Amino acid sequence: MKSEQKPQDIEQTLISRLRDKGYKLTPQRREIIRILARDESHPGAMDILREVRKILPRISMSTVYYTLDMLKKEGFIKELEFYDTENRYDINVSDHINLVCTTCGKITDFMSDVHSFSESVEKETGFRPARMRFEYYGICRNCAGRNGR
Amino acid sequence: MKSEQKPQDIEQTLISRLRDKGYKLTPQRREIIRILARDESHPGAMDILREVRKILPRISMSTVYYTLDMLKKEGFIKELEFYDTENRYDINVSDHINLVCTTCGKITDFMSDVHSFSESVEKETGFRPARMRFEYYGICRNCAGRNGR
DNA sequence: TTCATAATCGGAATGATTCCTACTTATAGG
DNA sequence: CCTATAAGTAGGAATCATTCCGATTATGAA
Ligand SMILES: [Mn+2]
Ligand SMILES: [Mn+2]
Ligand SMILES: [Zn+2]
Ligand SMILES: [Zn+2]
Repeated sequence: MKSEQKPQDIEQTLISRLRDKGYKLTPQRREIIRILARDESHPGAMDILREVRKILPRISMSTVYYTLDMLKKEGFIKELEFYDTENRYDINVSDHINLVCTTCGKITDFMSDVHSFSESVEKETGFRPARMRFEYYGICRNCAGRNGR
Repeated sequence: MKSEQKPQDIEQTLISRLRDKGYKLTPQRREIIRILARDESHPGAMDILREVRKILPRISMSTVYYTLDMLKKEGFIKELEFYDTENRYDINVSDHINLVCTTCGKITDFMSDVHSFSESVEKETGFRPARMRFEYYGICRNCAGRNGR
Protein backbone atom coordinates (compact mmCIF):
# COMPACT_ATOMS: atom_id res chain seq x y z
CA MET A 1 0.00 0.00 0.00
CA LYS A 2 3.09 2.18 0.18
CA SER A 3 5.15 3.72 -2.55
CA GLU A 4 7.69 1.17 -3.76
CA GLN A 5 10.85 3.25 -3.36
CA LYS A 6 12.47 4.36 -0.13
CA PRO A 7 12.25 8.05 0.72
CA GLN A 8 15.96 8.55 0.26
CA ASP A 9 15.86 6.97 -3.19
CA ILE A 10 12.95 9.14 -4.25
CA GLU A 11 14.84 12.14 -2.98
CA GLN A 12 18.03 11.32 -4.85
CA THR A 13 16.18 10.49 -8.05
CA LEU A 14 14.36 13.78 -7.95
CA ILE A 15 17.50 15.77 -7.30
CA SER A 16 19.44 14.22 -10.13
CA ARG A 17 16.53 14.59 -12.50
CA LEU A 18 16.31 18.27 -11.68
CA ARG A 19 20.06 18.66 -12.16
CA ASP A 20 19.78 16.98 -15.57
CA LYS A 21 17.10 19.42 -16.56
CA GLY A 22 19.32 22.35 -15.61
CA TYR A 23 17.55 23.43 -12.45
CA LYS A 24 19.71 25.03 -9.77
CA LEU A 25 19.89 23.02 -6.61
CA THR A 26 19.29 25.49 -3.83
CA PRO A 27 19.05 24.54 -0.16
CA GLN A 28 15.36 25.53 -0.27
CA ARG A 29 14.64 23.07 -3.06
CA ARG A 30 16.62 20.28 -1.49
CA GLU A 31 14.77 20.66 1.76
CA ILE A 32 11.32 20.82 0.17
CA ILE A 33 12.10 17.70 -1.83
CA ARG A 34 13.40 15.93 1.24
CA ILE A 35 10.13 16.61 3.07
CA LEU A 36 7.93 15.57 0.15
CA ALA A 37 9.83 12.30 -0.17
CA ARG A 38 9.49 11.43 3.51
CA ASP A 39 6.09 12.78 4.49
CA GLU A 40 3.44 10.15 3.83
CA SER A 41 0.53 12.34 4.87
CA HIS A 42 0.30 14.36 1.64
CA PRO A 43 1.28 17.68 3.24
CA GLY A 44 -0.10 21.09 2.32
CA ALA A 45 1.96 24.17 1.42
CA MET A 46 1.76 25.49 4.97
CA ASP A 47 2.82 22.14 6.45
CA ILE A 48 5.81 22.18 4.15
CA LEU A 49 6.64 25.78 5.05
CA ARG A 50 6.57 24.94 8.75
CA GLU A 51 8.79 21.90 8.27
CA VAL A 52 11.34 23.63 6.05
CA ARG A 53 11.60 26.54 8.45
CA LYS A 54 13.00 24.21 11.10
CA ILE A 55 16.08 24.05 8.89
CA LEU A 56 15.80 27.25 6.87
CA PRO A 57 14.00 29.75 9.09
CA ARG A 58 13.91 32.53 6.52
CA ILE A 59 12.32 30.66 3.60
CA SER A 60 9.20 32.38 2.30
CA MET A 61 5.84 30.98 1.32
CA SER A 62 6.47 32.30 -2.21
CA THR A 63 9.42 29.97 -2.57
CA VAL A 64 7.41 27.01 -1.36
CA TYR A 65 4.69 27.68 -3.92
CA TYR A 66 7.21 28.42 -6.66
CA THR A 67 8.98 25.14 -6.02
CA LEU A 68 5.81 23.09 -5.77
CA ASP A 69 4.68 24.62 -9.02
CA MET A 70 7.91 23.67 -10.72
CA LEU A 71 7.79 20.08 -9.41
CA LYS A 72 4.20 19.87 -10.52
CA LYS A 73 4.97 21.11 -14.03
CA GLU A 74 7.80 18.60 -14.31
CA GLY A 75 5.41 15.86 -13.26
CA PHE A 76 7.31 14.94 -10.08
CA ILE A 77 4.39 15.56 -7.75
CA LYS A 78 0.61 15.72 -7.98
CA GLU A 79 -1.51 18.50 -6.55
CA LEU A 80 -4.73 17.49 -4.79
CA GLU A 81 -7.16 20.37 -4.78
CA PHE A 82 -9.72 21.12 -2.10
CA TYR A 83 -11.82 24.22 -1.85
CA ASP A 84 -12.37 24.20 1.88
CA THR A 85 -8.81 23.54 2.91
CA GLU A 86 -5.39 24.06 1.44
CA ASN A 87 -4.17 21.94 -1.45
CA ARG A 88 -2.16 18.85 -0.68
CA TYR A 89 0.87 17.48 -2.48
CA ASP A 90 1.43 13.86 -3.43
CA ILE A 91 4.85 12.42 -4.22
CA ASN A 92 3.12 9.32 -5.58
CA VAL A 93 2.44 10.25 -9.21
CA SER A 94 1.18 6.83 -10.26
CA ASP A 95 -2.56 6.31 -10.60
CA HIS A 96 -4.01 5.33 -7.24
CA ILE A 97 -6.84 6.04 -4.83
CA ASN A 98 -6.32 8.54 -2.03
CA LEU A 99 -8.11 7.82 1.22
CA VAL A 100 -8.93 11.11 2.94
CA CYS A 101 -9.75 10.87 6.63
CA THR A 102 -12.41 13.43 7.48
CA THR A 103 -11.49 13.25 11.15
CA CYS A 104 -7.72 13.72 11.29
CA GLY A 105 -7.15 15.01 7.75
CA LYS A 106 -4.50 12.42 6.92
CA ILE A 107 -4.40 11.13 3.37
CA THR A 108 -3.10 7.65 2.62
CA ASP A 109 -2.54 5.77 -0.60
CA PHE A 110 -4.48 2.79 -1.82
CA MET A 111 -2.71 1.19 -4.75
CA SER A 112 -5.07 -0.77 -6.92
CA ASP A 113 -5.62 -1.60 -10.53
CA VAL A 114 -7.89 1.20 -11.47
CA HIS A 115 -7.34 1.07 -15.19
CA SER A 116 -10.25 -1.17 -16.10
CA PHE A 117 -12.42 1.91 -15.93
CA SER A 118 -10.61 4.24 -18.27
CA GLU A 119 -10.95 1.80 -21.16
CA SER A 120 -14.70 1.41 -20.81
CA VAL A 121 -15.07 5.14 -20.34
CA GLU A 122 -13.47 5.81 -23.70
CA LYS A 123 -15.26 2.94 -25.42
CA GLU A 124 -18.69 3.88 -24.16
CA THR A 125 -18.60 7.66 -24.21
CA GLY A 126 -15.82 8.82 -26.53
CA PHE A 127 -14.31 10.77 -23.65
CA ARG A 128 -10.54 10.35 -23.67
CA PRO A 129 -9.20 10.27 -20.10
CA ALA A 130 -5.78 11.77 -19.51
CA ARG A 131 -5.50 11.79 -15.76
CA MET A 132 -7.66 10.64 -12.91
CA ARG A 133 -8.57 11.63 -9.40
CA PHE A 134 -10.08 8.91 -7.24
CA GLU A 135 -10.75 9.62 -3.60
CA TYR A 136 -12.64 8.11 -0.75
CA TYR A 137 -13.61 10.25 2.19
CA GLY A 138 -14.17 8.46 5.45
CA ILE A 139 -12.65 7.45 8.77
CA CYS A 140 -9.17 5.98 8.93
CA ARG A 141 -8.40 2.92 11.03
CA ASN A 142 -6.63 5.05 13.58
CA CYS A 143 -9.54 7.42 14.12
CA ALA A 144 -12.12 4.61 14.07
CA GLY A 145 -10.23 2.81 16.81
CA ARG A 146 -9.96 5.82 19.09
CA ASN A 147 -13.66 6.18 19.79
CA GLY A 148 -16.77 4.37 18.50
CA ARG A 149 -16.33 0.80 17.29
CA MET B 1 -25.31 7.42 -18.93
CA LYS B 2 -27.94 9.94 -17.92
CA SER B 3 -29.76 10.42 -14.68
CA GLU B 4 -32.82 8.16 -14.61
CA GLN B 5 -35.46 10.75 -13.79
CA LYS B 6 -36.71 13.54 -16.00
CA PRO B 7 -35.71 17.07 -15.02
CA GLN B 8 -39.25 18.00 -14.17
CA ASP B 9 -39.62 15.01 -11.88
CA ILE B 10 -36.38 15.81 -10.09
CA GLU B 11 -37.57 19.38 -9.69
CA GLN B 12 -40.94 18.42 -8.24
CA THR B 13 -39.42 15.83 -5.92
CA LEU B 14 -36.96 18.36 -4.57
CA ILE B 15 -39.61 21.00 -4.04
CA SER B 16 -41.94 18.73 -2.12
CA ARG B 17 -39.12 17.35 -0.05
CA LEU B 18 -38.13 20.87 0.92
CA ARG B 19 -41.73 21.70 1.75
CA ASP B 20 -41.94 18.62 3.98
CA LYS B 21 -38.84 19.72 5.80
CA GLY B 22 -40.37 23.11 6.47
CA TYR B 23 -38.30 25.21 4.10
CA LYS B 24 -39.95 28.27 2.61
CA LEU B 25 -40.47 28.02 -1.10
CA THR B 26 -39.28 31.32 -2.46
CA PRO B 27 -39.10 32.19 -6.15
CA GLN B 28 -35.31 32.25 -5.81
CA ARG B 29 -35.20 28.69 -4.55
CA ARG B 30 -37.65 27.41 -7.11
CA GLU B 31 -35.63 28.90 -9.92
CA ILE B 32 -32.28 27.63 -8.64
CA ILE B 33 -33.73 24.14 -8.29
CA ARG B 34 -35.26 24.32 -11.76
CA ILE B 35 -31.86 25.12 -13.23
CA LEU B 36 -30.01 22.45 -11.27
CA ALA B 37 -32.53 19.83 -12.39
CA ARG B 38 -32.21 20.73 -16.07
CA ASP B 39 -28.58 21.71 -16.50
CA GLU B 40 -26.53 18.60 -17.30
CA SER B 41 -23.21 20.44 -17.37
CA HIS B 42 -22.71 20.60 -13.59
CA PRO B 43 -22.95 24.42 -13.38
CA GLY B 44 -20.95 26.64 -11.05
CA ALA B 45 -22.40 29.27 -8.72
CA MET B 46 -21.79 32.04 -11.25
CA ASP B 47 -23.44 30.04 -14.05
CA ILE B 48 -26.45 29.58 -11.83
CA LEU B 49 -26.55 33.27 -10.90
CA ARG B 50 -26.46 34.26 -14.58
CA GLU B 51 -29.25 31.85 -15.44
CA VAL B 52 -31.50 32.79 -12.53
CA ARG B 53 -31.10 36.48 -13.28
CA LYS B 54 -32.81 35.99 -16.62
CA ILE B 55 -35.96 35.41 -14.56
CA LEU B 56 -35.12 37.17 -11.29
CA PRO B 57 -32.77 40.01 -12.18
CA ARG B 58 -32.25 41.17 -8.62
CA ILE B 59 -31.18 37.90 -7.01
CA SER B 60 -27.86 38.17 -5.21
CA MET B 61 -24.88 35.87 -5.22
CA SER B 62 -25.34 35.48 -1.45
CA THR B 63 -28.70 33.85 -2.05
CA VAL B 64 -27.27 31.48 -4.62
CA TYR B 65 -24.58 30.33 -2.21
CA TYR B 66 -27.02 30.17 0.70
CA THR B 67 -29.38 28.00 -1.30
CA LEU B 68 -26.66 25.73 -2.67
CA ASP B 69 -25.38 25.29 0.85
CA MET B 70 -28.82 24.31 2.08
CA LEU B 71 -29.37 21.82 -0.75
CA LYS B 72 -25.93 20.39 -0.08
CA LYS B 73 -26.59 19.97 3.63
CA GLU B 74 -29.88 18.23 2.88
CA GLY B 75 -28.06 15.88 0.53
CA PHE B 76 -29.96 16.98 -2.58
CA ILE B 77 -26.88 18.02 -4.51
CA LYS B 78 -23.17 17.32 -4.44
CA GLU B 79 -20.47 19.95 -4.51
CA LEU B 80 -17.44 19.30 -6.70
CA GLU B 81 -14.50 21.30 -5.49
CA PHE B 82 -11.71 22.67 -7.63
CA TYR B 83 -9.03 25.03 -6.51
CA ASP B 84 -8.31 26.67 -9.83
CA THR B 85 -11.87 27.30 -10.86
CA GLU B 86 -15.21 27.75 -9.16
CA ASN B 87 -16.96 24.80 -7.55
CA ARG B 88 -19.51 22.90 -9.58
CA TYR B 89 -22.81 21.46 -8.45
CA ASP B 90 -24.13 18.02 -9.28
CA ILE B 91 -27.79 17.08 -9.08
CA ASN B 92 -26.77 13.45 -9.43
CA VAL B 93 -26.10 12.38 -5.85
CA SER B 94 -25.60 8.71 -6.61
CA ASP B 95 -22.05 7.37 -6.76
CA HIS B 96 -20.67 7.84 -10.25
CA ILE B 97 -17.64 9.03 -12.17
CA ASN B 98 -17.52 12.60 -13.43
CA LEU B 99 -15.74 13.18 -16.73
CA VAL B 100 -14.21 16.65 -16.71
CA CYS B 101 -13.27 18.02 -20.11
CA THR B 102 -10.11 20.10 -19.77
CA THR B 103 -10.86 21.87 -23.04
CA CYS B 104 -14.45 23.08 -22.76
CA GLY B 105 -14.93 22.62 -19.01
CA LYS B 106 -18.08 20.53 -19.39
CA ILE B 107 -18.62 17.77 -16.87
CA THR B 108 -20.62 14.67 -17.80
CA ASP B 109 -21.70 11.64 -15.83
CA PHE B 110 -20.44 8.13 -16.25
CA MET B 111 -22.61 5.72 -14.34
CA SER B 112 -20.78 2.55 -13.49
CA ASP B 113 -20.57 0.01 -10.76
CA VAL B 114 -17.88 1.54 -8.69
CA HIS B 115 -18.65 -0.23 -5.46
CA SER B 116 -16.28 -3.14 -5.86
CA PHE B 117 -13.53 -0.84 -4.64
CA SER B 118 -14.97 0.39 -1.40
CA GLU B 119 -15.25 -3.13 -0.02
CA SER B 120 -11.65 -4.03 -0.71
CA VAL B 121 -10.54 -0.68 0.63
CA GLU B 122 -12.13 -1.39 3.99
CA LYS B 123 -11.00 -5.00 4.05
CA GLU B 124 -7.38 -4.27 3.21
CA THR B 125 -6.76 -1.03 5.05
CA GLY B 126 -9.35 -0.59 7.78
CA PHE B 127 -10.31 2.74 6.25
CA ARG B 128 -14.11 3.10 6.27
CA PRO B 129 -15.26 4.97 3.16
CA ALA B 130 -18.29 7.23 3.53
CA ARG B 131 -18.37 9.08 0.24
CA MET B 132 -16.32 9.04 -2.93
CA ARG B 133 -15.07 11.36 -5.58
CA PHE B 134 -14.02 9.74 -8.84
CA GLU B 135 -13.05 11.94 -11.75
CA TYR B 136 -11.35 11.61 -15.06
CA TYR B 137 -9.82 14.66 -16.68
CA GLY B 138 -9.47 14.54 -20.43
CA ILE B 139 -10.98 15.54 -23.75
CA CYS B 140 -14.66 15.03 -24.42
CA ARG B 141 -15.89 13.55 -27.69
CA ASN B 142 -17.07 16.93 -28.85
CA CYS B 143 -13.73 18.66 -28.32
CA ALA B 144 -11.77 15.71 -29.74
CA GLY B 145 -13.83 15.84 -32.90
CA ARG B 146 -13.34 19.55 -33.45
CA ASN B 147 -9.60 19.45 -34.06
CA GLY B 148 -6.96 16.73 -33.86
CA ARG B 149 -7.92 13.10 -34.56
C1' DT C 1 -54.54 40.06 8.27
C1' DT C 2 -50.88 39.74 11.48
C1' DC C 3 -46.58 38.20 13.08
C1' DA C 4 -42.39 35.58 13.94
C1' DT C 5 -38.64 34.42 11.84
C1' DA C 6 -36.51 32.35 7.86
C1' DA C 7 -34.73 34.06 3.67
C1' DT C 8 -32.72 37.64 0.93
C1' DC C 9 -29.62 41.35 -0.20
C1' DG C 10 -25.45 44.08 -0.59
C1' DG C 11 -21.24 44.60 0.83
C1' DA C 12 -17.23 43.64 3.76
C1' DA C 13 -14.03 40.08 5.32
C1' DT C 14 -11.41 35.95 4.56
C1' DG C 15 -7.68 33.16 3.12
C1' DA C 16 -5.22 30.29 -0.06
C1' DT C 17 -2.94 31.20 -4.09
C1' DT C 18 -0.88 34.16 -7.58
C1' DC C 19 1.54 38.08 -9.01
C1' DC C 20 5.07 41.66 -8.86
C1' DT C 21 9.56 43.70 -8.02
C1' DA C 22 13.92 44.08 -6.10
C1' DC C 23 17.50 41.55 -4.09
C1' DT C 24 20.45 37.32 -3.72
C1' DT C 25 22.74 33.15 -5.14
C1' DA C 26 24.18 28.93 -7.71
C1' DT C 27 26.56 27.57 -11.47
C1' DA C 28 29.47 27.71 -15.79
C1' DG C 29 33.34 29.51 -18.22
C1' DG C 30 37.53 31.96 -18.13
C1' DC D 1 39.40 31.41 -7.73
C1' DC D 2 36.51 35.17 -9.93
C1' DT D 3 32.83 36.98 -12.33
C1' DA D 4 28.68 37.44 -15.06
C1' DT D 5 24.12 36.39 -15.31
C1' DA D 6 20.21 33.60 -15.48
C1' DA D 7 17.65 31.56 -12.05
C1' DG D 8 15.85 31.64 -7.59
C1' DT D 9 14.17 33.90 -3.35
C1' DA D 10 11.80 37.15 -0.18
C1' DG D 11 8.25 40.07 1.02
C1' DG D 12 4.29 42.09 0.23
C1' DA D 13 0.30 43.43 -2.70
C1' DA D 14 -3.41 41.70 -5.54
C1' DT D 15 -6.86 38.32 -6.75
C1' DC D 16 -11.07 35.99 -6.44
C1' DA D 17 -14.28 32.43 -4.99
C1' DT D 18 -16.47 31.81 -0.89
C1' DT D 19 -18.05 33.09 3.72
C1' DC D 20 -19.76 36.20 6.95
C1' DC D 21 -22.56 40.09 8.70
C1' DG D 22 -26.24 43.42 9.64
C1' DA D 23 -30.28 45.33 7.80
C1' DT D 24 -34.47 44.52 5.16
C1' DT D 25 -38.13 41.68 3.14
C1' DA D 26 -41.54 38.21 2.51
C1' DT D 27 -43.23 33.28 3.46
C1' DG D 28 -46.45 30.59 5.74
C1' DA D 29 -48.74 29.45 10.17
C1' DA D 30 -52.24 31.09 13.18
MN1 LIG E 1 -1.50 9.61 -2.72
MN1 LIG F 1 -22.08 14.13 -12.08
ZN1 LIG G 1 -7.97 9.71 10.75
ZN1 LIG H 1 -15.02 19.32 -24.19
